[in-house]
Amino acid sequence: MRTPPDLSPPPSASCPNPTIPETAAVAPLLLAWYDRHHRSFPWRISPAEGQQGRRADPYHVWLSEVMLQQTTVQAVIPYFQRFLALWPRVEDLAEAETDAVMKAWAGLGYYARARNLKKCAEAVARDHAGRFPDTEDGLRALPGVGDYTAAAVAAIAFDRPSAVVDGNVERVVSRLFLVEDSLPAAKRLFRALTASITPQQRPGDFAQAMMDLGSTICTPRRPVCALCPLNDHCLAFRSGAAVESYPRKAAKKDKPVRKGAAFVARDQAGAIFLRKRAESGLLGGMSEVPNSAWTSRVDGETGLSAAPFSADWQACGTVTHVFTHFELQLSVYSARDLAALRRNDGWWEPAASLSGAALPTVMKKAIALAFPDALSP
DNA sequence: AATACGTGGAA
DNA sequence: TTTCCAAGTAT
Repeated sequence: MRTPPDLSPPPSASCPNPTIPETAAVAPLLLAWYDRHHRSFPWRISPAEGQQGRRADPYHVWLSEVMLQQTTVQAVIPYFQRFLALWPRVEDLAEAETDAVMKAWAGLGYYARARNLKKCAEAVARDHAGRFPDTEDGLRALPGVGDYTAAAVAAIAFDRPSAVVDGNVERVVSRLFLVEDSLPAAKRLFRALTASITPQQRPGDFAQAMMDLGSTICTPRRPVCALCPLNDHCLAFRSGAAVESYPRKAAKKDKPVRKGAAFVARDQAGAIFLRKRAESGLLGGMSEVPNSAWTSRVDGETGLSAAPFSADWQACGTVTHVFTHFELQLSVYSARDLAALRRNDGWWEPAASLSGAALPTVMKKAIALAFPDALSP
């Protein structure tokens, strides 16, 4: 029997129902469910293969986990396939041009992930002879690898019994233990509770099973408790609580609106004038069309006077784009048939390569509004 | 602890 | 239409 985790506060403090789930029963039930209902993804091996001693490739697991941070599986799969085709091994990624990595990541969002992905690949190639560290602590020290990713790679690729806590797991655990504490303040409690049900055997399958359960059965809105392998042990379900109201979360802040102007210039050959953004911060390291500052101030300059150079700018309309912490209303201006004069603040991206450029979605929207055919491949 | 950091799909 | 949010990390 395992030592009970150090819970602070203990589960009874946050559970109106004093009953503690029979934690030892959870993992076997969940693993049996996973054997039958696991999902297949390009970065996974099947549980049958796993029980024959095979392990998923740590490079594949790491790459998928970084891509999956705050990102849906559906969005990730084509990117994962392209990255593996371009860079089959971590050493290949380490030797890649950073700009090529940014181009391949374009559209996936949270671009600091791509910058850190490259740094991490370099660290693994240079400091670890191309082998990922096989412990949670070793992984945690890599760029872009936080608590979750370190635990996930350690469990899935190296069979370590680490507590893998992502949004799915938080949801499952909050219901299983009827946790009244709110996120994100209760992160520590969720980690301890997850550790209390994580098995020594098949910890990687257990982690993936928790995530599959969370995304198919124990869903945010309409959980399908009748089909849940853990329903007999779930305090939320057994107590008749509103299961979908867990986990408790802190109230969200509202999104301010910012405004700006973007300038899409095209030359006689169809090339578009682009610039490179600063390496850090919003859309860091990505390409852009010239644009004004994005401001919430009513007296901010969001019109023609922010143009990068003089031209016959025509107003095309407005693009609305929602970022994590603000909404952007971008006034778009276009100019056509310009002479492709050499400038030191950017370059003319040829029409043929524009769709493959390192353009974040908001910039593609602006270009598409100005020249609807510009991004056609 | 609180905030910055993208995007697109589902209800 | 609006809201929520999906396998988080860095600072």
